[in-house]
Amino acid sequence: MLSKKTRYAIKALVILGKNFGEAPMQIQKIASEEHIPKKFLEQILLDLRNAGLLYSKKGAGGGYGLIKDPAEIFVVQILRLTGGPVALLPCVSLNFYQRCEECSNESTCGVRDVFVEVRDATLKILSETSIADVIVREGRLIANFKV
Amino acid sequence: MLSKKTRYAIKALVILGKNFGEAPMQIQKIASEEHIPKKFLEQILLDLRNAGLLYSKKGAGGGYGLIKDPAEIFVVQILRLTGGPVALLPCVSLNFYQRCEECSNESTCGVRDVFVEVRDATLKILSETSIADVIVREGRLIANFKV
DNA sequence: AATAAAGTCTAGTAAATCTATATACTTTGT
DNA sequence: ACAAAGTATATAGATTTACTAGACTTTATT
Repeated sequence: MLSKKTRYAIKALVILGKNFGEAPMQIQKIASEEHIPKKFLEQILLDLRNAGLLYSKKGAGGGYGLIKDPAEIFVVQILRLTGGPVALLPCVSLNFYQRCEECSNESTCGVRDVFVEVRDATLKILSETSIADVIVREGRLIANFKV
Repeated sequence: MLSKKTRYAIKALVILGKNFGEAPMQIQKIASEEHIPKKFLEQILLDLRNAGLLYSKKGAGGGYGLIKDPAEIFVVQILRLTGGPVALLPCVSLNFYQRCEECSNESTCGVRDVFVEVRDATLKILSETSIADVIVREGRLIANFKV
């Protein structure tokens, strides 16, 4: 499961993606629109800013905005930034690799082999899906929902 | 990430799969072969037994064995039995569904839509891969490793 | 210059979950 | 009778998660 941190980060970026090109958006506004605890969101947005995804502006009329085009921010990046694991086993993770202590020979482990396959399938989707794509999907869903 | 419980359960079933048809195998032996804490493994095997995957035999010469053929036990079952989530979001889980509290309209959520796709890709692999397949994979890896 | 509206930064904490261990009990084979 | 094995329940310790608090800094407006 993704952590709430990761979930909130994705949702915040989607909101900011919709706002791309406009004036910066306040934490408070994002928090109340997406029902995210404000103080928690502050930390998350700060992380995303420090990672170079967002700019921020202090003072009255300030807020956050995307630096990059929403079409160039991929969901997998957000998982990684917020510590969310893509792989289901530590020994299979590309960015957060750790040995499975109990495993005697990683290179011949059949279990590992299965989860490499799972990781690749997941990775394919998450690294091809951008924030812009998420917004497009949402648009389609709303259209279908209304029908 | 899978919990250690799930990891240990899969590994134990693989060992028992290799032993299928033979005399039951003792917890102690599985624990030491796979480097799993014995007491922890006891609980796990008990769960798997209560779920109908294993039989057990008490007393001297006792131990655990598979009830079903290893070709009929699928990895996805083990995840579910041991509480391991397949889905990355609670709102997307087939067996452990929960609303995302912050979400105002699940049916038009673009994020959810992406993770439905991820879930299906993962599920496809894990529900097509049996314990027997894991053993076959291991055999192949060992063969390649030796070359 | 004063004030208020924003973001920044560090620390702390309550609750949950995970991992493991302890202990006492039951069954079975020799 | 005794030892080998599983059964069952409880609980402890560690870690992580999800927040919360509070003091600080920057900027726009008046």
